[in-house]
Amino acid sequence: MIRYTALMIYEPKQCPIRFVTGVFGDRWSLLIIRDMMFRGHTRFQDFMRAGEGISTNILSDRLSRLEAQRIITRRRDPANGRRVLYELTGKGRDLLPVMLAAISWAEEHDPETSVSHEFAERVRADMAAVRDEMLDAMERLGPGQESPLPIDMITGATVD
Amino acid sequence: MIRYTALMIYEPKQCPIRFVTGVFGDRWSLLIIRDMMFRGHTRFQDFMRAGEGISTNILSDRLSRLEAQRIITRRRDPANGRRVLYELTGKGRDLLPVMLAAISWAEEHDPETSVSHEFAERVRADMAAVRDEMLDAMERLGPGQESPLPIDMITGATVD
DNA sequence: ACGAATGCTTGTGTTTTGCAAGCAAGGTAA
DNA sequence: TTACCTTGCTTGCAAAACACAAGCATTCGT
Repeated sequence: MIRYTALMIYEPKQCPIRFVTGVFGDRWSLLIIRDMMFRGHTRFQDFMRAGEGISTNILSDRLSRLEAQRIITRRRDPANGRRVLYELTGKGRDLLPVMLAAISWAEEHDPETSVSHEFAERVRADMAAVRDEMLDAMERLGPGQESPLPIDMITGATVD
Repeated sequence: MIRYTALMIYEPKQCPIRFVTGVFGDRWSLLIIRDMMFRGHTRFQDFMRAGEGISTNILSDRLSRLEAQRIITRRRDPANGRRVLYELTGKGRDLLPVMLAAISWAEEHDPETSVSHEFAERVRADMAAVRDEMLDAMERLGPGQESPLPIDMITGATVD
């Protein structure tokens, strides 16, 4: 029996669900991906200020893990050498359908959800269209930009 | 600022992604749901024998949390009073699209995945059809039955 | 009545995480 | 140049979560 350990990065011939729990089977990784995908976050301080209280050592560790898994990339900001830019890779952007399915589920079952019913219905009616629209917009805008969709209606984002 | 704590069950007016991390923002919850959804597991010992080494106290805790969140139900087996049957609720079954999206992503990005390319392509071409087919089959068969689809091709299940 | 099966709890030690402090390097301004 | 600020990250320590082994209550088969 292969022992399953925390945030295990890789196992051969593995179950897909075990694979995804290796990526975001913790409290923080999915929230970081959300911040990059929907809020356009690219910097360490962006994640720190996202309002959920992650500590610096854990954030640093999660960013390293996500980079090792090639879900995000890390590079110096050419315009400001003390800054580091974190950006989603294609593998990271490919998580969008998972996010959309999760958003739809939350809208159905969280009575206090911040997701608009209209958006959730659109996801359920034609997820592929919503996905393509968001991916196109991401590519046009480049990193560091908020999603063009009404993000507060999706994530209830209130960065404080 | 609302502090985000482990497996927090509920927050008002919350982000959908934070909502789902409250459900399976840990190592085990999603694997338990997988076992119920695809492998037909209904009993404590099923999960123990699933081959990933969860310990009894943690399994007990996770089953309690999932029950509190109304994702699973818990009842005595009428045919054998020392057994307890755990079953997915509608809310739990509604996680199937999230699972299918995750399976598709894993098939794309895990070189050692156990997911068949054909199944993943079908999910990507028409997820709603695959979802409906699986939900129909679950309803016909009732709990305690493996998914009618070739589960080993999906999950790489090898219960030892 | 007896022993085994089943779900679950209770210790005990290890691992992970939260929190505060501090650090190195790049920028800014005098 | 010098002092200071910003930024990403590390370190030390306390708290929480977890793994593991053992034990317990209930139920069933015999």
